[in-house]
Amino acid sequence: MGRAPCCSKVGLHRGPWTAREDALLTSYIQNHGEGNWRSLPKRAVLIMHVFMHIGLLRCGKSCRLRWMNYLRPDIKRGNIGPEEEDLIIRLHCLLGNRWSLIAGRLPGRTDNEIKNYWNSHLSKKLKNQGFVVREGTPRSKRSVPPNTDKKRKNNNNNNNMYNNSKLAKIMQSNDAAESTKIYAPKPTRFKPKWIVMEKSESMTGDGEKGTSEASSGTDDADLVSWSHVGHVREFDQTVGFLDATHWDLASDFSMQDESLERLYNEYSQLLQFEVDVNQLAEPLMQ
DNA sequence: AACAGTGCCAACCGCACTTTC
DNA sequence: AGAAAGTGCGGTTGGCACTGT
Repeated sequence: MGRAPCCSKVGLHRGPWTAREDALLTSYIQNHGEGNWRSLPKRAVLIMHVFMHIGLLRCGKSCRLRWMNYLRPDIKRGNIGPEEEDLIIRLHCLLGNRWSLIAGRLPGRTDNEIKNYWNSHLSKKLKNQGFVVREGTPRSKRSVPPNTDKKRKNNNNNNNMYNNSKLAKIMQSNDAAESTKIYAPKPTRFKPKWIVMEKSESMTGDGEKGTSEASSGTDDADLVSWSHVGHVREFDQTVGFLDATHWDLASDFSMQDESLERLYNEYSQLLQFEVDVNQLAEPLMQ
């Protein structure tokens, strides 16, 4: 299939995200949950335009990335500690550059963060300590496209970046890795609690804040439990954007999905589905 | 103070995989 | 079954901040 055109090709925004865009994306995801990244900007621009006269002119990919790497409320801020560092090294030895898998074993850390930390700190640190860290081949230097199923299917076998016996000692507990097939567990997929929360519960304003207690329900076993309200307040403090006025506006988004859906449909009809997002957003983006 | 070099990290790119129809 | 659409991932880049000269 052909690749979907990205931001630059359809006049969408690129580059650093503004606090306004963050707020839009956060509000939208709080009401709709993750997923449908492609349709998100289009829906968000319509809905937000009605309420706040601003729009989210980002491609779905960009939205997903921003959410996953920055806005997600379970993301742990701050420096990577020694224990985490040690874990990253061990996991990297096992898994290679499979950052998402590594991130899956480090709660609150993103693959991008770990990747950056590895490239900027750990690889140098290990080199300085005498470890031989085999670099991945830069894409531009590959004579053959990195094709094919082998690229990922053989990752477990080929991505062990260490050929140093010293490190092998450290990894002695994982010695079996060579002979034993490693079944890397899939990283726990984040699922915001508000998806399963009742409206009254989610917007009382007294919800528990930032805790990560696991739900006891079978279906919710993998949910990361934290307060939607608490998150918005944290977000408020973080970006300094949602003042009292915006807070009220944000509360508007607590309406049920059906209402939003109806509003979206009505607004789409008004626009006769000929939505020029640039035109919509033009007065809003200065 | 001004400039250059370096490091860090958010964001983008393009490919592969998965899901949907 | 296969094409299209959607999603996830790893590699890479660009810009900002910091440091040194």
